[in-house]
Amino acid sequence: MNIKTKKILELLNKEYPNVKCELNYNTPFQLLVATILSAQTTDKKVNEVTKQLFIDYPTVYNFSKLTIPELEDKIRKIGLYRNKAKNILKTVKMLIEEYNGQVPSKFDDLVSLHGVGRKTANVVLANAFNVPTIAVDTHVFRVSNRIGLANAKDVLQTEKDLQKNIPKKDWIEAHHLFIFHGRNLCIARKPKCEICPINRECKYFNQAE
DNA sequence: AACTCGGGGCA
DNA sequence: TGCCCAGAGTT
Repeated sequence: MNIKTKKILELLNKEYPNVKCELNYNTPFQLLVATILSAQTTDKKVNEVTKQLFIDYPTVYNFSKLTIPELEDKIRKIGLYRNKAKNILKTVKMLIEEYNGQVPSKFDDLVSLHGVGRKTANVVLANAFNVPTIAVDTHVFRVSNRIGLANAKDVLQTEKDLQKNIPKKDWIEAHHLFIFHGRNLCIARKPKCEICPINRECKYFNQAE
């Protein structure tokens, strides 16, 4: 790890201490469902929906008793609810029929599930199974490419750049640091560069000067 | 690569 | 009112 990368992670860690996944879950299955639900919405809204949902339907077998319209009704207010309800119940069926009711801990198995792409699979691997990954969502993509830790136009290449530039033991933490930073300061439209703790290290800030 | 899904929070 | 949000599937 070069000195710049180390400095960036240190400063972000100081700015956002004890970062972790903010989705509401108690089991790998609940994390999987919450992460599928989190596409194109906020974790806050997902938590509002899952709070009661995971009390009434805590396990994959409880979910298997839900009909699509019933689940749609319970997650309606987060948006994109038709696709999400359909995908979640398809995935529930697959988990029971092909994975003995367990959430698989291999990337290839996870992405074969309905509604699960690279980002969701990596979030589950990192947070439920403690497997080192960097889940590249819109925040991680924007932040890491602005800083200069990645130099890519697509998610997959950004993932590779970050894996090359950041030591494996820091992957999960780096993911959460970039998420927090992307929501708080390094926002999409008008990033607050003037009060950013890593602006001295940032390619985007220094180019804009 | 472009298009679609989408209700709710916020300015 | 209009813009935006921890993406994924389809064409």
